[in-house]
Amino acid sequence: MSDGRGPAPVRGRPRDAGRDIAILEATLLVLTEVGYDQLTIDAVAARAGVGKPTVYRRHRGKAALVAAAVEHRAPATPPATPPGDLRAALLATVQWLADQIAGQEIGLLGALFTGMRSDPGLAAEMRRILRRDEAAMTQEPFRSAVESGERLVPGAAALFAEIAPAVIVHRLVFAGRPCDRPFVEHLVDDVLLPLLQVR
Amino acid sequence: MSDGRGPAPVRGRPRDAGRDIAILEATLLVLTEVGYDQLTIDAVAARAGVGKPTVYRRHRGKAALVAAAVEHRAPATPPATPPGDLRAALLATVQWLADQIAGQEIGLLGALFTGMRSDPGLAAEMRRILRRDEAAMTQEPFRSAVESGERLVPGAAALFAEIAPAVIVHRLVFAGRPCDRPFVEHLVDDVLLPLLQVR
DNA sequence: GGATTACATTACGTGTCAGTTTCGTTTCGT
DNA sequence: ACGAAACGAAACTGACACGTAATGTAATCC
Repeated sequence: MSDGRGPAPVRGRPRDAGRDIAILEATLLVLTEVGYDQLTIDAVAARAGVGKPTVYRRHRGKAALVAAAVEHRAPATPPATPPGDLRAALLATVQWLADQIAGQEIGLLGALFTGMRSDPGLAAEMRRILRRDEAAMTQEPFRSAVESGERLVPGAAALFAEIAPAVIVHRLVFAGRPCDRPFVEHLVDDVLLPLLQVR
Repeated sequence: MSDGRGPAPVRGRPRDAGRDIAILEATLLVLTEVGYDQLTIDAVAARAGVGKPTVYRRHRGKAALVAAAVEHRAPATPPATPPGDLRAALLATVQWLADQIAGQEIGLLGALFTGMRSDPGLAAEMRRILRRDEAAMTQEPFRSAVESGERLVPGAAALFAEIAPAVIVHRLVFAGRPCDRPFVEHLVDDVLLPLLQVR
């Protein structure tokens, strides 16, 4: 029951797959809005337009529900970058990444922070998902860059994935300041380009 | 009452200053152990060896208590670094910084993540304290480095303070992996030194 | 000594939320 | 048509923690 389907019930009214999705998406919404601890099953059910037993029929509890919702989350795909201009590609990717993190990932990070203490399994699951998403988000501009003959240090994609999200999250949470245009340019020009380009 | 003393009561039994401190330190302990939401006044009182009313006599509630505790926290001082060897100084400072963050600051960051939603004032307060502490933690090795004629880019200290804690936190929370020796060397050799040294 | 306040202990009222159950209704397979 | 299961609404139980109050004792000033 931890992810949905129980043993196939052949008789009786079948489950509504639409409600499956509505529950998971409502969970993601509430999770990013109020965080893991403040998330209540009632709020999720209300947001999904669904009764509370309908939620419990599909998920064992809060931790399993959140894990399923995060699992269900499709990573957004970064914008295509014009080949041949590494700086422009980095600027676009970093700005988009910052918007994604500010809009969604911060809430998931908060859930990771707090949920991990009470449920190590949930923490491991969320780390897996977040790594998957961040990998998808960060390895895009380098495929085209390498193809167009850009001279990059070995492991440039890994270095980018290690630094860019870290500095973005740090600025958002720590300083509480937005990742506006000047910050993005600073990050690209003063940190990323000097590190990634072969000199 | 939000930070302790009420209007000076001249008559009657005076408050025990030792209990003031015990409460604040117990709050920090519990906070870093279980996070903001899981922190209960009962747990703090028990840990401080104090009755619950004694806590409420000094602090209006959970948010004020946590704010006072974080305010009370003294930033640890980084180890003195031998002059003349920038790499050794960075290695020592980064390792120490990572230990500090893993041991204490992670818990405060979690509190910041979750408490910020319910109490923006608390969030601002904690940002101020954490910035103060990180500044104290990160600007140490550069005083001696500049004195010993090391050639650093302008704003090297600010860049270090922006990147090192960010990458450390990212590794701890995201990857859930420790900041061991190989990681510290990687951070210093592949990121910090190339960025900070004038080439 | 007497008034006054701090203190620990204990108990209490309140509110919230998790998770379950009941009930009447609806939707499917057979 | 009939049985089985999903559904919404609502009520319910049990934890749990916040914040307050009552009681008796200890410390301090006047």
